[in-house]
Amino acid sequence: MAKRKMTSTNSINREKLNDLCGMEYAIDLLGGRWKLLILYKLENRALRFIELKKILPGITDRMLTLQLRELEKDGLLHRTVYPEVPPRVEYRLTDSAEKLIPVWKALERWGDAHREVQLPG
Amino acid sequence: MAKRKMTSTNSINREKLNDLCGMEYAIDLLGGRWKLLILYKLENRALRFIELKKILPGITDRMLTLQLRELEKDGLLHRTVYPEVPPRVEYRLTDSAEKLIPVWKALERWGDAHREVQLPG
DNA sequence: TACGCCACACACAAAAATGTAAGTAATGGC
DNA sequence: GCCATTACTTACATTTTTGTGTGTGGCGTA
Repeated sequence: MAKRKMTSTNSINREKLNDLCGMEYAIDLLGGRWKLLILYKLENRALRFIELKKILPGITDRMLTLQLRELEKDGLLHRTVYPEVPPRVEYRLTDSAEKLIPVWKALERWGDAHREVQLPG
Repeated sequence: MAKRKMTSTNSINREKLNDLCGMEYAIDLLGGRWKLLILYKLENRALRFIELKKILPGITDRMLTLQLRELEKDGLLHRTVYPEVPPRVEYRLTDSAEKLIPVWKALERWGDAHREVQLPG
């Protein structure tokens, strides 16, 4: 997710779609295994690295770091470092990320409902 | 996206998150380069394979086939085959997929707004 | 007979996402 | 001095996603 070969068709297609519509741009920022879940966990309060790690089942240090970095870069998280030892770093949603709350709630409701419908298959 | 090694940590994490919440389940069904865009194009009318291909910039036969197959399997698309030559196959949204329309519209609005905010960075 | 049409299928290759294992710095407590 | 704590980093390996190129069937048209 970090380093991309900007000349690949894959990359070019991604960019084309990003330019094309805000939906694909959003998917690009929010896609992947952990990102929406991280935002979701931060919905009510700021959390520090280790707290996120505890409540995200199975995530590794490396993946958590990567995802937090990208979310920060993309303007979805604020990162606050407290100069203590051992270190304390807190993450919280940006205003823009908070505007997404109703969207992921709707997605969650749809997912739950759709799963019911799909159970036979 | 089709064949997965069900014993990998990757796969296991995916399943864990799917069980955990409808949001991750939804992301799993809708994620990837093309799926939401395909649904989006089908919002107003059914389209056949070749029509989709024309309006999805850069997609290949193979990717379109794969994505359509999965969307069908996951209950988001109906596939109708007309026994003609050359073949005609039409795709349209299921009821469940139509319930997603407001969600992707909201996502699109958010994406457009967020992109404005992010322009400097 | 040759060709184009359409909706694919197949074998293969490249790129991207995710995971594994180990190590780091600074400090406080024992 | 030794260990625990926290938020990382780095090199590497695996898995998953995406793309490339070619082929197929059956019918209509040239």
